[in-house]
Amino acid sequence: MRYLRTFELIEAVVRAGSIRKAAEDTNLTASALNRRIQGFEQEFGWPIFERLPRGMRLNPAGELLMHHIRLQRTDLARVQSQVADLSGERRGHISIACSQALLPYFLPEQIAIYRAVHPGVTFSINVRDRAQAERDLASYSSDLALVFEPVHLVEFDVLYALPQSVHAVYPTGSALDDGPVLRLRDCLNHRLVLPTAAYGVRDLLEIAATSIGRNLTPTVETESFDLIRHYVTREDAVGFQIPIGLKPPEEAGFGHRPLAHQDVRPGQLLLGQMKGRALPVASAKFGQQLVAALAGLAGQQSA
Amino acid sequence: MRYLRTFELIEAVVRAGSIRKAAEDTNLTASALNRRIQGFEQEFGWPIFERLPRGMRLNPAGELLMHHIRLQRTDLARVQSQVADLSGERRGHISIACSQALLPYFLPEQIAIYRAVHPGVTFSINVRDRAQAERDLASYSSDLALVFEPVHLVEFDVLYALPQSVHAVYPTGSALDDGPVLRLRDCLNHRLVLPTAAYGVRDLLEIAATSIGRNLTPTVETESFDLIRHYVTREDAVGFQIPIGLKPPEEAGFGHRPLAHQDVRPGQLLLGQMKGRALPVASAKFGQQLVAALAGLAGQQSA
DNA sequence: ATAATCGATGCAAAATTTGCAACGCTTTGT
DNA sequence: ACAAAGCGTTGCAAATTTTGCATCGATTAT
Repeated sequence: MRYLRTFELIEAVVRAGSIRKAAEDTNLTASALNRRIQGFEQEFGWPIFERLPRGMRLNPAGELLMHHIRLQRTDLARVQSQVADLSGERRGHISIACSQALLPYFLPEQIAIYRAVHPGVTFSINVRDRAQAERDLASYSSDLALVFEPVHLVEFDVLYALPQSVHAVYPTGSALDDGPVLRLRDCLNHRLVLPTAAYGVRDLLEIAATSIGRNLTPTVETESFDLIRHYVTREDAVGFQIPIGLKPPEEAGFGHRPLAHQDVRPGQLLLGQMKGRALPVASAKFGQQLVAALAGLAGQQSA
Repeated sequence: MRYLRTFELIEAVVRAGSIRKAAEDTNLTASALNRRIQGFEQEFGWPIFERLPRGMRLNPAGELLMHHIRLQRTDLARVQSQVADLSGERRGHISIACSQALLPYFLPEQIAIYRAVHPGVTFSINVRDRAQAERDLASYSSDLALVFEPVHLVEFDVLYALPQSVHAVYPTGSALDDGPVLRLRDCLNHRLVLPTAAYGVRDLLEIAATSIGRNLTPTVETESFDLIRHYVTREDAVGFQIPIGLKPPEEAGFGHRPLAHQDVRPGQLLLGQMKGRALPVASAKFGQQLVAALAGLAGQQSA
């Protein structure tokens, strides 16, 4: 888009941090780029960059403008996607920010289902912790977010909320598999493999532990839910996950069951989008599919 | 804004209906304008105009694009207004779509109050019936709408709702001034001066009349609330208004009082904006002021 | 039939954008 | 203390893009 060139150049300067570096990235001369920035600032009415000895940084006005630029870009993409839709060609690109738990089973299946009907659509799957996922939405770099226990929820439009109990994960045949329900205090007598504080599961566990006067002292702390799953079978430890990322115990190769709700309150897996934003056709339809799929899971859980 | 030129030209063609007429309006040659349109369509990926023998008309893709253009324009204005705000200069322009009843007292007072603090801000007051006011919001040609009993309420974000009883308006000393409450059936025995069907007051009266098995047969039907007020004193007729557009009877030069609520249900005067839209700073602040003022009126009514 | 109006196009003139070289300034490294 | 390197900025000529003019082909109105 030729008329968006100035915006592209501004973004390049923001990314590069200086006109000269941005000039290389954009195959322009520093002087030409400089004059476009100056020209824009004059038209806009205010400077949008601070001139520092080491380069350029956005000033507050520039930050506001960047929001506008991002909105304008994604809204144009939305229009083009809608136009493509009414021309009969369902094309487009869907970007999702999601928690790790969705990666092994849920999202691959959903994407396959969608692409079977609309092969022209491509996907970006960005693995983000819950705070990052919300930032992704706000900066328009993801269309949808599927996260467990989001933090802020400002500028977050909830499309669907699925309750998820925290499950303990342990080796097959562990003593934790016995008894009518699994209590948190029993888990705490084992070696603990926990996700870091950025994750909702850890949050729920910390709250639960504090309320029974215990501390969480993990043997292994990791950002990888995959590592948690695999480690527990090596050293007879106990890890924690949400069930959407787990096969049934009989297929999984290790045991898992929900923690008693009176000990650890179930969290919510939320599907959401940027508040007030009109999504491109493809993303909106995929969002609807996800809502239906999550509602299906909710039905299974209660049954 | 230089980079918005293409959009301006597209809008000019839409308005003029042909490239040649639009070329005159924009001080360009038909050929230059033609090529800019063609160039844009090529970049955009699809034609946005239908070429008719008599000129150009937007096709569906073009309609979608026009929405984007309008959004983009008003969002840029919002950013500039916010930037002006953080530079200390409170400037800007506020456009309001409103019912006639707000014109005589309420809006002039509110505007005067606002401009006493922010003299740099200018206003557009567009008198619209309730359907038109909502269209104004949707097309971004008004920032705020203040309307009695809006029709659709899709894409309408309610900022405040003030209940307003329908008042009957009659000459001083009329028999309607007697009795503890004013019943609709008493009014219907007089000559009626009614607003047209486009207005909420008429709507409420029609519903009320039907439910007591009567018909409304107006002597005078008009779009002007001003005419209603003045006519009733000439021919001992009865008109209907909402109180926000009326002075107290002792100052007004004619009588008025609310109709009994069991006869005519009170309507709502709604202050609203386009759903999901971020308003320019000036409009947002004025909106807040209106909310406070309306809340003050609500306090008086209940007192 | 004829005139009028529409959008489209080839080509040269006008306007804008770009690249090159150089300047003044601050920070960094020796 | 000094040189080197990095930064944004500016004058001027070359390159690119945009515009105006004349004209074509097609359709509608008189």
